[in-house]
Amino acid sequence: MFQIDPMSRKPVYEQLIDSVERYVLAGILAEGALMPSVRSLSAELSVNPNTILKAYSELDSRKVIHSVPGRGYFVCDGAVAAISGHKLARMSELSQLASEFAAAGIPVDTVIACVNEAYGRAAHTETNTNGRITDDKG
Amino acid sequence: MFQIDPMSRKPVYEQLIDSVERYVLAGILAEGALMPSVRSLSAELSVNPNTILKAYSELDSRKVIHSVPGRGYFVCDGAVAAISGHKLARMSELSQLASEFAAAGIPVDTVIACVNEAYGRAAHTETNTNGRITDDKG
Amino acid sequence: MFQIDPMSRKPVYEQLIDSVERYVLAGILAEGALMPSVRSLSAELSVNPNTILKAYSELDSRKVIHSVPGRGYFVCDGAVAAISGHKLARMSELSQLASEFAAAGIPVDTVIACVNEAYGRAAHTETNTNGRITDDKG
Amino acid sequence: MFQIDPMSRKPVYEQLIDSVERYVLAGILAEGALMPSVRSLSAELSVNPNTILKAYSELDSRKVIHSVPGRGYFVCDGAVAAISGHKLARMSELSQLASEFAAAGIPVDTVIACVNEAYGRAAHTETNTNGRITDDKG
DNA sequence: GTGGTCTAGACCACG
DNA sequence: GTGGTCTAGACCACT
Repeated sequence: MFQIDPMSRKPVYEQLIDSVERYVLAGILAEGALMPSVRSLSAELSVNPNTILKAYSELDSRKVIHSVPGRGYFVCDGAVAAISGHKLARMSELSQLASEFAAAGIPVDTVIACVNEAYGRAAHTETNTNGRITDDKG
Repeated sequence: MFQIDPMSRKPVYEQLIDSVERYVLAGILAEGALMPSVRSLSAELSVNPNTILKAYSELDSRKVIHSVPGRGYFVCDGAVAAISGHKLARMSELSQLASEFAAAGIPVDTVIACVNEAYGRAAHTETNTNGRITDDKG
Repeated sequence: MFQIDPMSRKPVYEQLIDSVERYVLAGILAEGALMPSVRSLSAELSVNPNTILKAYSELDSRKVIHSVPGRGYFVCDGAVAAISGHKLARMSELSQLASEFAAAGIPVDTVIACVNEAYGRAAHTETNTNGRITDDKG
Repeated sequence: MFQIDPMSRKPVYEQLIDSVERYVLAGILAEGALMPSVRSLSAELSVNPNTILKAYSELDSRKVIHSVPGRGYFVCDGAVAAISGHKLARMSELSQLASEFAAAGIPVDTVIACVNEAYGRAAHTETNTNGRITDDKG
């Protein structure tokens, strides 16, 4: 669970955040589910526990997961909506990127084809409704 | 010339690189033109000369400008093509962003509208053929 | 590891680049290996950390090593090929040198003998498969 | 006479030195000939007089030309031999380049072919015995 | 601990 | 005046 590439230039904690959000969006981690413990994830991914904690804390502040002292971290109700909202806020990054391509004389069709291709790939990797991870809070 | 925001999270030298490339693409800095000297830009932008030098060096390695020791930096012949090529290589970033939006359930139309809007804005800021900065290399 | 001559006219950072590339080509630094940290090399060679960093950054842009912030620099997969390609691009320097010798009336046999001698010396300093430096990226 | 490329990264004074030596080797500047004055060359090449002077001084120390106060600079007797000797001393540069290519796994044939090609080109640009510039010292 | 950015200033080569 | 190398030290982000 949660693949991390330690050779990537992207910080490990960001990779972990992305990975968790992807799992939640895909329904693999259902709202209300119990997250793996910091220590177990640390061992499984060979990653420093502080790094796991940093990712969890960030996800906590994003209202994607929340900590229950002594019990662990749980996926928030409304986590999917929170993530979608967060992504929408990043639309400006795409806008700026597109502006750069426009200024560089790259045809708009090239960019749109790229977007469509990304959506096409995503359609194949459809949400997996089975294999869901759930966990009653009690 | 070349606005820098020292409070931005983006490194100053990267802001400068982007700014220079934008000016070259817009034709404001013509190929062959003499760049502002490291020291003068340093004074004008209130930025350490080494920071300017770092930006210029990176642009040098990208074949956008080249140094002539004792004379200054000049915009390379083929600078526009070099920049376009460099941008094209970054298309994967846009692809990945789009994939994230797809996974978040953001409709493809929203993304494409965003791209089109960016291209629309760019069309208004057309290349300025007047006010060009040139330098007959002497 | 990595001898530097501070009195040489060749910049320290270039000496370091050459030294690293030589070690990689010789197989002493295997692809994937962890490079000495900037600070430790700085201490060992009595060279300012920024100078080490400059060399490492240049090697990074040449795809010979790559940085993983917080972890260190690693030798790239394909580093040997990258170095060879880079050297091949410098063949023009040899060509120009040979032209000068030709113009100076130095017989071609003298030059070719010199080349052969260089290759003969290299053959003796064969790749050392033992004593290799590796690092399992963990 | 004496082409200079102000956009080259090679210092102008070195370009001038090379150019003069090439002319002497080609017999276009005969031993004993009067060199162009510093001021006239400066004007003709659009180069700072100090730069011309620096080149002439270096050529003086190499025994290629010598100054006669109040008269100008003259090509030394034995200038051709001096230049050839100087080039021969630079054979080590070629040797080191060849060593690098050897270490990079570039086949020796590639290097030798490059040398032969350079000599072939030089053979076509044979010494021009006509059009010689001479000047009796008195 | 790791790398990365930025500042400040000295010194050199080139023009 | 120009760029280029090197040193020194502060401060930040990531692990």
